Amino acid sequence: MPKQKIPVQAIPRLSLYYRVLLGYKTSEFIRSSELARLTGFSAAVVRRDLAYFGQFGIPGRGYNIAQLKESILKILGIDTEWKIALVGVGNLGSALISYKGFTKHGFKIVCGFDVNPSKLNKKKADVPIKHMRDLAKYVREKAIKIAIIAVPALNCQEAVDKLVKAGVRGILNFAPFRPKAPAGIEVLNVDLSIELEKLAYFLNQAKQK
Amino acid sequence: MPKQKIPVQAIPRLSLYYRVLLGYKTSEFIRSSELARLTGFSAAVVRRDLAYFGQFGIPGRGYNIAQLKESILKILGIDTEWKIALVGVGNLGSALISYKGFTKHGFKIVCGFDVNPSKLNKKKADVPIKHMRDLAKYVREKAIKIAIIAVPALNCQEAVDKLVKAGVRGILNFAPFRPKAPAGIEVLNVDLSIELEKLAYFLNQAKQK
DNA sequence: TAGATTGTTAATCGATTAACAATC
DNA sequence: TAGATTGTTAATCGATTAACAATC
Repeated sequence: MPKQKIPVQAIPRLSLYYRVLLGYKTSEFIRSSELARLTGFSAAVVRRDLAYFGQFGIPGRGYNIAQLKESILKILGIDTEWKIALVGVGNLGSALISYKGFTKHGFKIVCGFDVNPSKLNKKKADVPIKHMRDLAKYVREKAIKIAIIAVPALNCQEAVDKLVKAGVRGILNFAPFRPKAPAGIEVLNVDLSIELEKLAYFLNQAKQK
Repeated sequence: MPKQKIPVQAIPRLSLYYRVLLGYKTSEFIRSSELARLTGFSAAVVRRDLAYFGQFGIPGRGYNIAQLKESILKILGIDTEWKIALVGVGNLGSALISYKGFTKHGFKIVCGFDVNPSKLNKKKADVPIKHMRDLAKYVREKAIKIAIIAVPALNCQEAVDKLVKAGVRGILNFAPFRPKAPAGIEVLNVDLSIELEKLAYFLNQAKQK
């Protein structure tokens, strides 16, 4: 198997194909051109992306919807539920705990961590909130591999260090700070100020024309 | 001026350079290698990015920090305050209203919009909440150009349509849906489930080795 | 001037696109 | 079989990297 290298951009596209497929209950097959139309990518990209992972299609027909759904589910690794630890139960953290969208995609925030005494030992949307000092034990015991960080920039690196030490391998970071992490740990940064600055740049350019 | 094309990836990098520069009060000059070290990019990328916009550096010395800060500020268009309309004042929307980080970067949510009667005509963190039917008038009057969408997927396209009609040109969309928008309107999607699915894929791959 | 670092050019790398042979 | 669409190859496009002449 000469397994070629898969461009990282293909992965979120797979997620979007999957989302489209979820909307199909009835019809048997879907063509790459249809998936392309509904996601905004080109049909060639769709076929290329799927071909990285196997031969899912039937020439002349398209892709069996149920089968493709199942395949993408497995490729993305969302065929089982992922337990998530949330670090930082402030405004954003609280909103994320209550967010229903995660559950639908097989992700479950099982515990929040904070240091603010007013938040501790309560439950938010049925999720327990514990002190940061209990993080290592809890995360290790429950074998949690994914975490979300929603703390201020200053506390971000510390949170990453603790999580990694406790066995977390993937981190979704909302703090406006780029933490360092050892090789083999995936950190995805969602940086709201930077997104807004992209918009500002774009509008600024448009204005100058 | 043969103004070459600027890769979009350069823009968020500029934001990060700017963030690093904010940390410098004292020293006069900073080298590309230093900016590179602190942001994790290569020195060549740093120089390339800056060179797209002008000759900011002095060979043998580096970049004047105060000057470079000022220049990036203008390039990104964050030298003035941007007013932002927020559509959807649920959990996430409320968290965004209270988020201090935006103000620090020159962005200000000036009004929230919702249809839920229990939220209307109140203030959250000093921001008024109005009914969606008042959006067009308000946005047009205040000449708001940027909006944040934090509504369910089903209401996303409608929100985009209304915003664009009212004169909004840049949209940060948190709904798990890719809305269509006319050319010339910039829509940035922050899709939390997709980010988590990227992590799931990554961990799934790592496991298989 | 000697030393250092920028700005830019050419080479490399990687992803997307276009085209079409293979296949149902 | 004829028609349709996949999977894959080659060509194109775009961004990054490496190297170095220009310049303070």
